[in-house]
Amino acid sequence: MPDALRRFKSEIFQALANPTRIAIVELLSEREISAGELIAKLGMEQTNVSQHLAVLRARQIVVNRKVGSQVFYSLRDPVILEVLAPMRRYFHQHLKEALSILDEIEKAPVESGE
Amino acid sequence: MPDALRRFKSEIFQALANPTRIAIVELLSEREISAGELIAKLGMEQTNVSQHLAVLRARQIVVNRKVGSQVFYSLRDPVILEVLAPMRRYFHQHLKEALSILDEIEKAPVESGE
DNA sequence: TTGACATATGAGAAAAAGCGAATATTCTGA
DNA sequence: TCAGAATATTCGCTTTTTCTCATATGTCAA
Repeated sequence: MPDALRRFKSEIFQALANPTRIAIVELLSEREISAGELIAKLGMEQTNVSQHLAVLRARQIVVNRKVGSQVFYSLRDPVILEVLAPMRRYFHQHLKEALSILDEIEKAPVESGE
Repeated sequence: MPDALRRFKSEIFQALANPTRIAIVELLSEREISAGELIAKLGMEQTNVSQHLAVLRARQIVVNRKVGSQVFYSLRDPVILEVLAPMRRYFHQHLKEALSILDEIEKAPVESGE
């Protein structure tokens, strides 16, 4: 695969490589939401959320629609959700492992030297 | 969804948010490959590839197996490929758009000022 | 037009990622 | 044990990301 394609692909991953932006995409998976409502739901700085939206816009993950002074955001292409779906399965599995490791650590005898 | 889970998820995306690491995962999708062969195929600095492998290891995307002085890498969980698959569909679609825009630019009359 | 609201943009600081050079580690074979 | 091969790690340096503060833009209602 040519390098240009890999760069293109990695840019899309990068758009999702941030907890806030993942939260935004997940919120938008159900329905169109205004910038203001996103800010409220995320409980973050207006300016910061706006910048994350700019990133998602630049990568064309989301599109927007102005209604008066409000701006409504939605996913441009629901196929992006099909990327998130197997990811969910993937991390659930790994999270289970991570948790069970934590479990073992907690159950381990204290005098073992950890 | 709790923030910790989003952070966990975004870390996996971040592991894939780099052209070289995508190349590595794609190479490993077929079979186990040694570090040396990966370096050769990628045509990059040994030290750099090794660092990218460290990132993929830290995120547990890959696992390794030592054989003598060589180290063979493979995907820990093929489910990761199911994340890449819909991504392929997604970016193909968008790439088509991007290319058709390029097409239009090239076909556009020169005297239009571009 | 003015004031208030909703949203976007820009600048600058801090943190993280990426890279190459040098160095360390581990293994093998003589 | 020593030399050399394969791989990993550390260190500076540059670039990118993320955040906050300040400011700009656009819209509505009075």
